Amino acid sequence: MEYNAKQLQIIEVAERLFSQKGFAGTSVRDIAQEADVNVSMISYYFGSKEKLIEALFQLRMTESSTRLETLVMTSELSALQKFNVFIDSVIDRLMGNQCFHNIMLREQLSSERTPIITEYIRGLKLRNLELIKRMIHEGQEAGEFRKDINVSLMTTTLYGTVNYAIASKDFYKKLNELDHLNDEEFQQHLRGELSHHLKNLFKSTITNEHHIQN
Amino acid sequence: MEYNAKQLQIIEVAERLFSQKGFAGTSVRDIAQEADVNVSMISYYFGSKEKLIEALFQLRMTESSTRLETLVMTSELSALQKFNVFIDSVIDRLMGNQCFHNIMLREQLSSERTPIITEYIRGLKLRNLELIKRMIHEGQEAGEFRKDINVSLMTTTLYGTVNYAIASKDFYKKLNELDHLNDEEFQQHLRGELSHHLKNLFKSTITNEHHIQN
DNA sequence: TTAAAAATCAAACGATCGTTTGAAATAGTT
DNA sequence: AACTATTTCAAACGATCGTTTGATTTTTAA
Repeated sequence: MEYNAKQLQIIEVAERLFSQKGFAGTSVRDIAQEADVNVSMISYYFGSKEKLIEALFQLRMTESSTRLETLVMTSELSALQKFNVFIDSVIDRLMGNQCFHNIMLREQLSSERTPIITEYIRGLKLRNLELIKRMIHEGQEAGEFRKDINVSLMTTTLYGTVNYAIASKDFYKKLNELDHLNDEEFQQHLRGELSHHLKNLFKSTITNEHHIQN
Repeated sequence: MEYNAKQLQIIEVAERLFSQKGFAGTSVRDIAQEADVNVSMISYYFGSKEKLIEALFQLRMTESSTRLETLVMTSELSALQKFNVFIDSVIDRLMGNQCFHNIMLREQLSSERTPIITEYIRGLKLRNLELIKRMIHEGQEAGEFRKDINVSLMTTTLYGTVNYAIASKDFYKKLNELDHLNDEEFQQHLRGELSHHLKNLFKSTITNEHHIQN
């Protein structure tokens, strides 16, 4: 399925508003007004408000990252280096698509999701988990990683930390007195902090390396 | 402010429905029907739907845990032991009040919150962060903890992991083939796994201990 | 027992919801 | 140019939203 400019405009406005106000909290008239189209165009193009959010998911989900998969699976990096690349890619993906990932997180909290969206999310999570499992296994085979790693919970920590950091970013910004930074600068700052924090956190836990007391 | 039985009934039903379907996705008629009261009782008792969710926040927020604070600050436990107690208390608090914490997480994702709710959340986060900071500082003074700990992000990882684990628990349950467990058993299982996972994760990162290769 | 206060209810209020309609405007094709 | 197909629009549809009303019942207090 491919969309024309007007359809994409509607989808992008809907993405932002769903993220800010939730699906139920956003009216089709809100979307139509901000997208500068007539209200009836939403039903005309997508069938319904429900189908609109499904179209959004279908669009964002199929923006696949095979690039990352092949990099992670075929390159000459060490297992830990690959894992660190993956951490950065998760940070970039979530922070670069905050609106969509806000919506996705909200949908996970809800018990009222469409089967279609549930399946989209489930498929994405399965693919991510499989990729991580292969990375961990590779590191274990090479003797780099410990044998007793709970991959499920490690993944939960990775996505949970980034998601919660984004959800709490305003709090974090005021707390650390970063008001002097503009949005772009602050986002970059947060990415760097998260990257450093998560790499440190996991390195201590998954590798067999000795700690050197500092 | 104290509430009679009927008011508490309304608040509790509202808490469950807001958690399942979101604030905007829940109608006052939904709440009235499930709480077995007339629709007008909600306005009659609380003034409005908006005031109802504020009453919910006020009620849940004032269920304070000074018990934990005094335990953590005055007991004879080591810094790491205190921190582990705190980890368990976070897991218990979030898993024992999943409905309310779902609502709170959703409110954090939203850009449409009431100033009152925003302030409730901000105050809670500040108090939690201060408690953690004191614990970490105590451990650093005693030489138990490293000096270069990012308390903000550590807290983000703690709450982010537990929140995301709860949001993903259905996925986690199917993935690990735990369908044979009933709800109560599964919750206990998840608590234990989270506890072990988080304690391990942080111990490696915050303490000065040497790792022994296993 | 009686009067005041509180609680409950069905019904209705105006507003807004998602969606449809049918005509008008525009674009595309021959 | 003429015809078809697509897009756009104001208006209206019935449904549901949060809230209010005003009468009625129940509880409380004197």
